[in-house]
Amino acid sequence: MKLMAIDGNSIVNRSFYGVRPLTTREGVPTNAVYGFVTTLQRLLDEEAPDALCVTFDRREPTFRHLEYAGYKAQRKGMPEELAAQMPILKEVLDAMDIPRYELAGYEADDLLGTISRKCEAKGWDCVVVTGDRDSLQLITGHTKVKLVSTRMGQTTTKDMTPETFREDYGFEPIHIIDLKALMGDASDNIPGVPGVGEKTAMALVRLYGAIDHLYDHMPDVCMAPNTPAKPGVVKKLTAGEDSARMSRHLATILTDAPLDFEPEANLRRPVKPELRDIFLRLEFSKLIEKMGLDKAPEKAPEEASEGVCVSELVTEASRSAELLALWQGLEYVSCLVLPDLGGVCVTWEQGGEGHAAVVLPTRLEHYNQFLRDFFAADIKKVSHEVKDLTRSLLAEGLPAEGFIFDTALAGYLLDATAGHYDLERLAMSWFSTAVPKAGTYLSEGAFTAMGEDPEALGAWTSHTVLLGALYGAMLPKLKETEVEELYFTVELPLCRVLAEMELAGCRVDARQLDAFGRVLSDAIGALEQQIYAHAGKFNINSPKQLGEVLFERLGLPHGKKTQRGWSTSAEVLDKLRNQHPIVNEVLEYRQYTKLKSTYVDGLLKVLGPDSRVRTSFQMTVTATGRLSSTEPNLQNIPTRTELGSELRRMFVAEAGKVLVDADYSQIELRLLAHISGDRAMQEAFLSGEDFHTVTASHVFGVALDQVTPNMRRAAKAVNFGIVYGISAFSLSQDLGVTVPEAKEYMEAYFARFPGVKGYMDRVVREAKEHGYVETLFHRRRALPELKASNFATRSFGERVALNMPIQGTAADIIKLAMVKVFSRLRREGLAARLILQVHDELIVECPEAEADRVRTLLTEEMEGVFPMEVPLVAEAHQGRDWLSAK
DNA sequence: TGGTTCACG
DNA sequence: ACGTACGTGAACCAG
Repeated sequence: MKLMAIDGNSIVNRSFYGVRPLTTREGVPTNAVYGFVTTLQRLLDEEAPDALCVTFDRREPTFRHLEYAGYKAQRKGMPEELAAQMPILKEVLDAMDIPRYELAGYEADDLLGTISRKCEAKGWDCVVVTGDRDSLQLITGHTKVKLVSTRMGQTTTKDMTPETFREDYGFEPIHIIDLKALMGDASDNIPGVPGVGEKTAMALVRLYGAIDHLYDHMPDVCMAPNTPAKPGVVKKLTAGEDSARMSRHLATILTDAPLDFEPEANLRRPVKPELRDIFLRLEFSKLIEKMGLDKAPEKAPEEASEGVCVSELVTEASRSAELLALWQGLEYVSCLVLPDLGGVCVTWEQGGEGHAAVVLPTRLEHYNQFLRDFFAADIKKVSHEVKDLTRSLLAEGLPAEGFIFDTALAGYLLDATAGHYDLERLAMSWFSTAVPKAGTYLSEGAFTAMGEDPEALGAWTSHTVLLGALYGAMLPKLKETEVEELYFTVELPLCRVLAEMELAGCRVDARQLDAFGRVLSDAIGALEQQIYAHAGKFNINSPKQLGEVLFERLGLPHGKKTQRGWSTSAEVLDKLRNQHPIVNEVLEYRQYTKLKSTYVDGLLKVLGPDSRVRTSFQMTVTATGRLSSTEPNLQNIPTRTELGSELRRMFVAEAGKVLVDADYSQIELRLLAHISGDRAMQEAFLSGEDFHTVTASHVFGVALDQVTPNMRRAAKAVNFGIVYGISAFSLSQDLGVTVPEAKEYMEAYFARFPGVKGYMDRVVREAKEHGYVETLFHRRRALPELKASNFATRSFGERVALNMPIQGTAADIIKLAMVKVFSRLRREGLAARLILQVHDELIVECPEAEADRVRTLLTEEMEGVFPMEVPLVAEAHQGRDWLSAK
């Protein structure tokens, strides 16, 4: 029989520091509990023990320490976020029916020691799980120690048996206490022998074992042969004998704590049903799934569709007409549409009763007419992912009007860092309810001419009902957080704008692209041969193999960075350009293969039959409010190098049309000047001179015409650094100067622009106070990182606090501009169509004859979005292709 | 699946 | 002393 005894404090601590901060919607920290449970699952998989228990420390000092007068009861108090999780963890363990042991005056260690000996006495094997190496002294033929470490969310374990221990340490496990007696342990307040460190202590223990034995041989103690014999070791040992003996006592784990313990009482038992409720409360939906807790057939599906009293399948034209008329009179209905308009589920409330209707193309003769009427403006609809639905409708030439709410979009505005906004997750986070999986009704064949799957019907209607509930809960929250206006005047109208942009797509000159691809292929082939000539055949695309070739076979000085081998990034290789011809060849090879595989091949792969590419804009991805673009990503088409920018020549207007490209000039820095209220910076913009040059003249205290290119470069780097949340170190890296120099630049900058400094201090302070930052339009980003005790995490939070209001406000502004441009193009009856957005840039395709008007219209709308202390400036150009329109 | 690298604002 | 810019997506490799 095998029992696993877990050091609760050790594992929960490691989880707390090793797992990224997690909280529930209400801000209750949960990362340590989450880490503990996942670690536990892994341990159970690995060891499959017959019995299981967890030990905890009581927080008062223990007997072992009280005997030692020098002990200062200064064990660091737990951080508040961890302390708050301890009772939750204990609740979870109780729900899992796992015994836990704690005893006043004894450490978790002592309990583990006692438990392991009691197991052995009964002939059981014992696995002690801890992150604490002290426990290695407990290793015997029947007790092994599993050392756990959690780094960056990854948990690794190492089994320590008598054999592996001897390999690592070169002596018997029990002598860990003698090692500690000599070298001490600062983290445990064990003094050891002053002047004896790890090396000396290891050597002595290997030779003598127990310190009693060592002191028996005084003063003729000698060191191991290959250990540098330090003079005075004997003297130090003699002087520190009392301390050594006392330290040994402190390091010895008790094995006879008065603990009422029988191994049999810890046999594994099934979890209690409460566990699911606790996990729901903690929002551990993934764990519920993983542990199979969602299979509890009890309530989930019924409960979620409880509100539905009347559910019907619409088959008669007369009934559909009746319903349409009814819905027109309602405040709103909820609707969820199957992909490719393959069916519509509508739910509504009437007379305090819930109703649901399902309309399927297989069951209703004039289905298309139904769609036409249902998606007209006079039926107010709450739906989910309105942009995608709008695109499907418009693609079929159907109306797409009357959308008054999008639950996914609202979920995003209320918590932009959640990442996913599918209905299962929204139900979980808003109502702590598990709803059936969407997969059941999205699966092929759930609704066919042969019949409908009742389970799928139930899931579908329950999700649609959920939309109404979410609307009711989210709307007040939008008001409360002041994002209501942004939501209804920007985000929701933007759905239509983006849907039309996605449908329009952008024409690509396939023949030219193909030709460019062949040029690249030839160059790549030639470079490949040259590289192989230097180093033999290998996979140049594999950073691992490339690293081996460059830094081992060719012996080039490896840069610094590593993780799994040496870094071969362009930054590192650039410094080696002159060392070996292969370096340049690799850099060129990288550039060409990137262009070929990501852009040429990538674009050809998604080219439509009409020679247009259609990206999809994601509205709920970024933490700052920006859009993102996928399949293909048209927001990262090359521009910075000459060769790369050739690709922009391939994006063309169709015959008789041109592209108009309008971009904001320095929008983020203008926003910084506006938001910070710094007069000097505002005047720098108002002067009409080049902004980075003006900044440089201020920072370096020279006249405008005395600013050298290097000074301008430095000023520009600081300007960008400010926007990103600067640090002297990164600035020095960027500029290739020393850290103190970078610091000087920053100080000079802040002295000249005190308003900026004030803004930076203020925004971080307020972020810490409120737990979030926001844009001028009140778009919010929560920042739990600011409460982290980990320095790096907290610093990251501070940089984000500085950057988000600026990047986010810029995002708000261009989104609003898009809505305005879209409606004005339509109002003025122009054939011009918005086709792309690249963060601070809008691209319109229009008949040549409209180009002049469109240019004016774009700059007017973009600049006029909202008045600031510093004017917003947008510049528009036109051309046959994207490159010449820039 | 996560790590690297590199394209963009 | 800590480990560094902010925000993305795609291709590729390795485990």
